Amino acid sequence: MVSIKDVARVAGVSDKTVSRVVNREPNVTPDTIERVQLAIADLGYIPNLAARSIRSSRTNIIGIITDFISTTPYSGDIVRGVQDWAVAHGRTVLLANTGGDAEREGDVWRTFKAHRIDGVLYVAMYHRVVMPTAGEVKIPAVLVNSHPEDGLAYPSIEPDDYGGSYDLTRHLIALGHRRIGYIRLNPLLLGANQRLEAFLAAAKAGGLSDSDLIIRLGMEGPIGHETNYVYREALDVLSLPDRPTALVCGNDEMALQAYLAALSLGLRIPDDVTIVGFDDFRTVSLGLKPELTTVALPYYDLGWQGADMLDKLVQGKGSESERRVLNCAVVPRGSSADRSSILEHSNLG
Amino acid sequence: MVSIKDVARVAGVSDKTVSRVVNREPNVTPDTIERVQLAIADLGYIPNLAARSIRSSRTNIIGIITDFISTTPYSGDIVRGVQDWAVAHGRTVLLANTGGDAEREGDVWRTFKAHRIDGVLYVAMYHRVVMPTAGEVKIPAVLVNSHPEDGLAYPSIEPDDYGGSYDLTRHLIALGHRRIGYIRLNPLLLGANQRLEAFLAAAKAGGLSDSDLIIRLGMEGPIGHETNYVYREALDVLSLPDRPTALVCGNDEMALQAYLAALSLGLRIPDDVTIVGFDDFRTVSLGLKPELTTVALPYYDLGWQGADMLDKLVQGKGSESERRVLNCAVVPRGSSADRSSILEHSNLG
DNA sequence: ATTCGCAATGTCGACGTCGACATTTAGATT
DNA sequence: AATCTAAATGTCGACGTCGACATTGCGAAT
Repeated sequence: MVSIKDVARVAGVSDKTVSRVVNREPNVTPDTIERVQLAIADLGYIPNLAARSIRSSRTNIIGIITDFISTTPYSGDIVRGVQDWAVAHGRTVLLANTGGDAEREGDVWRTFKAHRIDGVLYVAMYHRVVMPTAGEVKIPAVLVNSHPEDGLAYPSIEPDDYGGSYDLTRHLIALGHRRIGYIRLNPLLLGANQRLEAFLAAAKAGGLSDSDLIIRLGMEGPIGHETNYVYREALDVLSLPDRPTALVCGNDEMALQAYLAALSLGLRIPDDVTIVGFDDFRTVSLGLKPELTTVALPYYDLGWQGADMLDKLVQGKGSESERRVLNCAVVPRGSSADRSSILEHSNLG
Repeated sequence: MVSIKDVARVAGVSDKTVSRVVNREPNVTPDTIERVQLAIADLGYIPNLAARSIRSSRTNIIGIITDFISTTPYSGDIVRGVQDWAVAHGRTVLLANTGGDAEREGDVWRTFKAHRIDGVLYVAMYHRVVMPTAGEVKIPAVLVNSHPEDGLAYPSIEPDDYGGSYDLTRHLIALGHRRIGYIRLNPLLLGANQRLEAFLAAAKAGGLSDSDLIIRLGMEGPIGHETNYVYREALDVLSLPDRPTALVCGNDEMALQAYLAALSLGLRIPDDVTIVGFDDFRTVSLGLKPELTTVALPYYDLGWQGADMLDKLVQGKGSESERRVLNCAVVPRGSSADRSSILEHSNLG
């Protein structure tokens, strides 16, 4: 492997001068720069970052620790956000996945420490409360899409499920809906309660009473092994004599089931019933016809801004207690079109 | 940062002896081992891998280069397969994403080289022909879920789209279907042609003639910006006077649209029409009711075995021209239940 | 008791880079 | 011409680890 000394020999200068050129330090003759760069190109020299990091004790590597990579597909956007930030700031990303196993997580922290990475983004694939098990290992870390368990001093960045759900409910009320069904997420998910509470609050603020709301549990049981009642509950709610004109689903996958239930009952969306979701999981939200009104989770920005927070922390400019919350925007689509535009959609099916 | 010398001082031995204990070299007294390990635990010493790699010129890091992380969500399983392999073999994973940009890809290769990683897994998120733009940089690499452009000497591992599609078609024929619709993937995808050709071959082998097959184009245009005809085509095919009893979709997302179309027409699945997909994209395949018969892509194994191929290559035991192809298994579910079990499903909706 | 053999442990230097400091060079100033 | 100044370049060593080699110690064999 060609080193700085090989370049120095070819260019006829000292290794230090090559180092100066590589690091763009001042006080090098243009002529020398040229000669060195020629030698670099000739030999295909690429600096050894490991050697550099030994001296500088900074690696410019940040690590991502995820729990379950593939359960909620679009949360991969968090990783993409981190990567784009890293590229923009000259960092590299180490990736590790715990599969939810605490022992393996301990190993991951230790491995990351062994690589002397600058910091860790601890990324939860669904919004929840977490307790990193870093053991004795101390690395600056930011929790992404999650919230530290009480007493843990980690900065965090998470989506505003409450706000998104509140706005979504207001959207429905503004469209004139006065009787609304709600199918709840697994209560174990942090978002579940926030979304439900915001729904109730917005309904109340909009003048609806409890008897106007039909609330069902769509899923329960341990994450990854839950029992799914969504299809059955959707069928049931939509078969009520005074069925709601709108059905809010805990997430987009539930909305998919609600669509299937509605269609099997011969109901048309949005003519007979409006259905909305949460997450903007695009395979579903754009795959459904009409397309699904939902709330977009800012996954990409969680990643990007999380990386930014981490960077500040590494440089000592951050705070251990910063809690950043990102807005979740309602994305209105065909499934909640109001009466004036219903005609366009009703001839689709 | 605590180094091997600190440990040596505390344990009252030389740094080399500590090194021996850390690396489990023979010829150290149990007593000494104990003392050293105590000191290690006391100080929280963790070896510096960068320093180690400077001496050994092996980093035990492998890099993953992906194109589009989030377009096809479950392909994240490839990454998971690689990670699990890495954990099992004491390697760490560097991750980079090109977004399909050749210039950025060049940077990625250079950065990886700067980290002196042992090898690269070049992962395509949808099965296709690729041409890595590594420039001058030489790192052992394996192409995953993709195929090298003519003349490029990279080993590769990819799914057997042809075989999967062939088996799927035979499955339908075995169930008695004699008139079958087919909605094609975007022809730009490598899998598109393989799947269609296998479908045609299996149909022919099963005694069906061209007039028994109704083939439509579901999507076209540049990847990521395609025009989608699936819903319209599905409606059309299912409205034909002699409509097919089975509809094969290029992938599961298309099958979703076909479901919606069938249901809007008042058709029942699988009673009136059988629908099948491809990919086993579980959010869709398990989210649909009845669940979708489809073909599972071996994403996880592509990752794991790809990493294994790379490892052999790094150790000089691999071949530049190895082409591994992994089986794609049919996953029979409710959407293609045969007549004897139709009753169970027909009372679902 | 002396020698031998091997286990146990230590010393030293190199890996590639760059900071601290030293030296050389060329032009400016007197 | 002698001196000064600052730019340009070089020397050296340290970062943390481990391979090559050297040394020490101790029981076995003679």
